[in-house]
Amino acid sequence: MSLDIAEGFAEELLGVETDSGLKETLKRVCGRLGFDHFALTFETRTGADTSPEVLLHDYPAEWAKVYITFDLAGKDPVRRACDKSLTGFTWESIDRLVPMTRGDRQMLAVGRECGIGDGYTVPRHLPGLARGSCTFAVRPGGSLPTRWLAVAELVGALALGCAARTSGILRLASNARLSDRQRECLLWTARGKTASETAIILGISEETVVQHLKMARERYGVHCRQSLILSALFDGLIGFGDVIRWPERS
Amino acid sequence: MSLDIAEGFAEELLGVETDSGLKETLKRVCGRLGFDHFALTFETRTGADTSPEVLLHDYPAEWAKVYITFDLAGKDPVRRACDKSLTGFTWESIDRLVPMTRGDRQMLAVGRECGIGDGYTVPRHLPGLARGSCTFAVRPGGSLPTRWLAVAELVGALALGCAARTSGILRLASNARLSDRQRECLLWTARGKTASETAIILGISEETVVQHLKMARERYGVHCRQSLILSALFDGLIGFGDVIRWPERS
DNA sequence: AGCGAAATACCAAGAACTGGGGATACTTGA
DNA sequence: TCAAGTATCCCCAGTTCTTGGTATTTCGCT
Repeated sequence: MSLDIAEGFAEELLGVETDSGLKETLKRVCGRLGFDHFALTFETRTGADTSPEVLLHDYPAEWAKVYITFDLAGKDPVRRACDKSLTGFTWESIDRLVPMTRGDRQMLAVGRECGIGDGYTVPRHLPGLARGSCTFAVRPGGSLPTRWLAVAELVGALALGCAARTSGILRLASNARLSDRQRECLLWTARGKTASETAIILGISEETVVQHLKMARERYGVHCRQSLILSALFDGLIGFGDVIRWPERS
Repeated sequence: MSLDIAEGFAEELLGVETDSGLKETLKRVCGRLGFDHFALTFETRTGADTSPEVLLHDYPAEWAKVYITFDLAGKDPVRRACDKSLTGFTWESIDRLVPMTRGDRQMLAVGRECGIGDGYTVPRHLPGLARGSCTFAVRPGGSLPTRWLAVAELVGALALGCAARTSGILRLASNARLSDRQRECLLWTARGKTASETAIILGISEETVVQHLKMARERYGVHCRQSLILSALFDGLIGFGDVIRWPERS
């Protein structure tokens, strides 16, 4: 197995900061590696609304239409399997990751009728909120280029990283919406401290801490701490690394 | 740039199902690619309860000791940067991902004194807030083999996937830690509902909701709602998409 | 110099949460 | 069959939060 073929792609994707060309690059990978189609997605919700926020693909229009109109995202075994692996997997090996139901098999069969045969999907999770995937697929009857799955793995990883950068889905921490002091109070609150404990830590009075949290809640339009913290986490104002692994008050 | 050198590693790691040899493989990668050290970690839990971490490394004992005794994990800019990228990054480019403080630079300086110079870290997130990373580092004064960072990216990805498989870490992301009812109460609490509101939604008494949340806090060993919610989020018991942007009580 | 935003501090009432107790009924696995 | 766990309900004392105010100082900006 030679990885030479990934040379250009890797170099291109590792540094790229705009999404112009990402689609073309993925298209070229398909051709060079012996795949027929690709699809790159990000979705930020796990609940009912499953519409992806980022979506690049060159699937047959029919399949895309069927997938959307019948809301197959909620039934897609590939999507379920993404939660159970950190690396790419072929669709025919999905049942080693998640149990396959009859409906799952039927869905893949419909896909074949629409021009999508087997595929190799690289899953990727974002901190806490979202997941993405990059898939390379072949036509029905075609076989996956097993010699180059490692290349697909690498290209998929870099493409997802590139898409994450350009889409801003991993927002940089910005204090835009809260003042420093508010953010500080919020941070210690998120670490499980009470207002009085936070006051001691920051060397200010408890009432001031309460006031800062009050203002912060007002800015986000929420009424309780839990929503405030989740909003700030979502906005990247506080990071997961800032709040996990903190000893609680004893 | 040739990726040939990754040939054996990729083949080895893509299929491996046991963790025997993973450490040796990573060691060999270091030698072949021109790195001096590696470290592969998974962080799986938040809060007071100390759950197993996966940790494979060949760092100098002194650095490991310093890192642990001074609890540098909480201050490590590399860890913070992992939240802001889906692909690997060199330590010297961290400030493009997260702002670097004087303390951060000082920490890296201490690392250099303990035998760790520059490094390339591949971050990886698990469903929920758990995360892992695979780092390849060079001695102080040494320079990263930039020609082979793509190989490091691939090997890091495969090694993390391998470690995830063998450690069973992805199986943990389930409802294992909380009962269904507890999780349900927690979910509505995370959406900003009070106990009495949650009681109405679920059709049970407020005291029962309080009790469920009490038991949930007990399991996680935390004393307040915010920590409970973050813990559940970290474990993937509730997803960000499930709780964010949910209409609050009016 | 004046303005607005931020940070600081305080008060008070009521709602909500936390940490102790109990209790009953049902399911599940040893 | 018994023990453990789950789900449901209840009580209570004390603490913490939330919400509504007011007010002073500092700082940057125009």
